[in-house]
Amino acid sequence: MFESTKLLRTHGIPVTAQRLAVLRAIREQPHGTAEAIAEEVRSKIGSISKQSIYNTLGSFVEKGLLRRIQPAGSPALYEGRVGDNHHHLICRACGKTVDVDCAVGKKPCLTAANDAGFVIDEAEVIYWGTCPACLVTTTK
Amino acid sequence: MFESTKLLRTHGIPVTAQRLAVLRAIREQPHGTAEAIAEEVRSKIGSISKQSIYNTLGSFVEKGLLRRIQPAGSPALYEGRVGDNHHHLICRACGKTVDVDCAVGKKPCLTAANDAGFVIDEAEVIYWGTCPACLVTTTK
DNA sequence: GTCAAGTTTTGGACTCAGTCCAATTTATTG
DNA sequence: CAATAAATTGGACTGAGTCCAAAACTTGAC
Repeated sequence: MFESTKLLRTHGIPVTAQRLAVLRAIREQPHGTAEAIAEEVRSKIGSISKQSIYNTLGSFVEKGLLRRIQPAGSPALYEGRVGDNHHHLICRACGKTVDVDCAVGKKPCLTAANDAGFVIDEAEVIYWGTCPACLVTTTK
Repeated sequence: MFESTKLLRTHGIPVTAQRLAVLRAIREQPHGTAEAIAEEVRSKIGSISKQSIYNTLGSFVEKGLLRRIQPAGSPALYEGRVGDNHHHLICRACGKTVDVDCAVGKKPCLTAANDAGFVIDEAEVIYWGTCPACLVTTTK
C-alpha cells in the first residue's frame, strides 16, 4: 500500500484518486496555488473539478496535513511542511516564496507586547523583499 | 486652512472633496475596509464611486499617508497609523483588529534566520487569536 | 477672475479567486 | 454485493478589486 493511502486512512479520510493526486502534487509544488495544484493533478489523472480541489485542500488543512498561507495580493498557497513554526519570505517582484525558520528560536513569536486580552494561537510572519534573481534584473 | 488640506498639499496631491472625506473617514475608522470607508465617506459627502475609493486609498498608501494590511480571508484594511513598525492582532471569530507594538524591541523583525539571498524590506506580523468578547461567547 | 491643460472622478464592464448548490458518482461498512 | 454516507462534478453565483472611456474637476498661468 502506498504511503499516501496510509496517510489518508490514518486520518480517517476516504481514499480517492483525486485526493491521492493532490497529495502527490503538493510534493512537487512546495508552495502552489489551488490552480497550480489543479493543473498538476490534471497532468496526472486527466481532470479534477475546481470544487474538488477546494474541498480537498480545505479538508487537508483542517486535518493538519497541509498549511495554507494567504499572502497579500496573491491567491492562497498550500504547503506540505507542517508541524513546525516556520515562516515565509516572499519576493515582491516575482512572488517566489521560501521557508524561513523563526528568527527568535522556538516559539517566542506568540508573545505580543500587549495582547489586549486576546488569546493568541498563532503568529504569522511574512518577510517581504526581493529575491536574488529579481535583484539582478532591477538594478541593471 | 484645514489640516487635511495642508497634508495633501505638502504631499503634492491635488485637494478634492473625496480625498478630504477619505482622510476624515480614516480618522473615525482605525481599521476600515475600502467598503466601510466608502460608506463613511458617503455619509459625509453624499456619494463616492468605488473607483475613487480605490484610487484614493491606493495613492495615499503610495505616499505613505496610509498603511494597507491584507489579512487572510478579509478584504484589505487601511489604517492611519504609519511610520512605526507596529503589527496586528486579529480575532478569528469577529475580525476585531488591534495594534500591537513589535514584540522584540525596535526593528529586529527584519532579520530572518536565513534570508536565502533576499533583500528584506518588511516583516509583516499578524497575531491570530480570539478577542475577549468572543472568548466569553464561545466558552459558554 | 478666466482659461487651458492635465488630473480625478464616474459608472459600467470585467476579472479572478473562491463559494454554493443539486445531481451524480464513488468509497466504505455490514 | 447492497446500502449508506461521503466525495465529485459542473454550473451559477459572490465579493473584492481592476480596467476603461467619458465627463467633471483642480491647478497654474495669464
